[in-house]
Amino acid sequence: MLPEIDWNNIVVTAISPDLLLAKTKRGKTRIQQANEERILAAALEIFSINGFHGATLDRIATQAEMSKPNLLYYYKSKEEIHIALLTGLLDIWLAPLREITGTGAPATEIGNYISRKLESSRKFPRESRLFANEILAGAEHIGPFLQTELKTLVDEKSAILQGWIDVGRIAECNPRHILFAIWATTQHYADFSVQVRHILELKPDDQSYYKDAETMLKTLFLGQLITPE
Amino acid sequence: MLPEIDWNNIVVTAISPDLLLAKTKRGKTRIQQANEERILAAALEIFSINGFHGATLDRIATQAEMSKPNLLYYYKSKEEIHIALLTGLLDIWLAPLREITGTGAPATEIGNYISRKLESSRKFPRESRLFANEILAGAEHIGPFLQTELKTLVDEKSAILQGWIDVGRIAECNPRHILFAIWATTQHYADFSVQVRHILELKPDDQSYYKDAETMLKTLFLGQLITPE
DNA sequence: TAACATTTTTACCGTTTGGTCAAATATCTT
DNA sequence: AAGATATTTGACCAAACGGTAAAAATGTTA
Repeated sequence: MLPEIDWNNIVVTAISPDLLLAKTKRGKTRIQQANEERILAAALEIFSINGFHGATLDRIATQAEMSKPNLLYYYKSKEEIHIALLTGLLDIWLAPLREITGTGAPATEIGNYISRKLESSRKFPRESRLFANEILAGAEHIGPFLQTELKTLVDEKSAILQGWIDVGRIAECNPRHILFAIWATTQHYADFSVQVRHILELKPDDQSYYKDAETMLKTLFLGQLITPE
Repeated sequence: MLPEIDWNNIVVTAISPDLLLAKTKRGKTRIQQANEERILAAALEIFSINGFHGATLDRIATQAEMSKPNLLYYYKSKEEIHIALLTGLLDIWLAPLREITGTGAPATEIGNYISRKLESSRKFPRESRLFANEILAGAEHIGPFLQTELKTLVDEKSAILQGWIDVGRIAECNPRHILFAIWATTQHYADFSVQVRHILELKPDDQSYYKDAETMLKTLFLGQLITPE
């Protein structure tokens, strides 16, 4: 998500001739960089719809407007493309969670987290579906990430929620389940968009329902959905 | 879910000889009935983990302890098995929703619906994952169902919720999104169980988290999660 | 432009996959 | 037991699949 430096446009005059080659610092040529991006974009499209097994190298190659052997020149195997995609995805997944600081009021912090997650679903539905597919399939590739990076971050943010529970600002419950509920409701709009659209009678590219979704979810999580008797 | 009558054990003496054959009313022999069940059970196991494309007839056949040609004797194609599974699944999916009547208080009706959906996730996680896989993949096979049967039922139940909104017992919002939120949160525990287990540090067969989930979800939907300032 | 490195393509390979077929076997009815 | 029907199996097939090898084409550097 960070703006990448285009190393090719940087003029270097007084250092090792290696850097004068059409290569980036990591040793990637312009063509390499461009083609890898095209491949990942194409693979995301195909993988997110059909899942790992449903995607074929031929279809990814076609989508990337590239021959299959050429595609395999950049990524040695289908699995390598998949892993590259998933790895690049994790930051998108974690970013909204990282922003929870605990400095604001519970309602504000949680409300904003919902907004960020919902925005993420709206902007990156294919990434969300790819992630969902991977978890559904048993998380073979990102299992280690779940156990380490994600778990650590969840533990950290759960502690913040627990602090609020301890002082009575949030009801007694396992704070991790609050996070589950936020993930579930927000990701639902990306992962189950087909179902959502069918029920709301919307066209494939209509994203208008995200406004209603945000209204409802904030009302729900801020405790104002059902009026007490 | 209803206990089925074993037509083979019913002695019929004075009617058409056809019924004396080892066939059920629908023209199925005992072996047919038993094998079709074995195939569907095996296919559910394989499909729900690997998705439609990830599953192979060989693996399903092995799981069903049956040769592949024998399997294809009962179902003409892989797709036919898949459709048979999905069709059988829809009742499980719809049953909890059908029970919403609107006679009780909003909090009671919604609370009970959450309980039923959560119980369904706990009892039928593979069915839930199969459904999720199908939606993620674009709902090619159950698209018609979403547009007709499900949509009709959702419209019906949304009207009940809208009635409560109209009299101020539920906050102003699109009632369909309330249903989405309930589906998302409850199904999450089946579909994303791998992630849930990793974060809660539970073993593959530990279902203890369902109690915490129910507590949290009911608190959430009954508006008592976050204490107002 | 010559030499070198990178990129792309053509042709191909072994394996896996969904599915067929005819023959063999088991089961049921009379 | 005989005949009919239902079930099971082994051998097989064409297509699709992931992936390879080597040459051809293109780009880059000196």
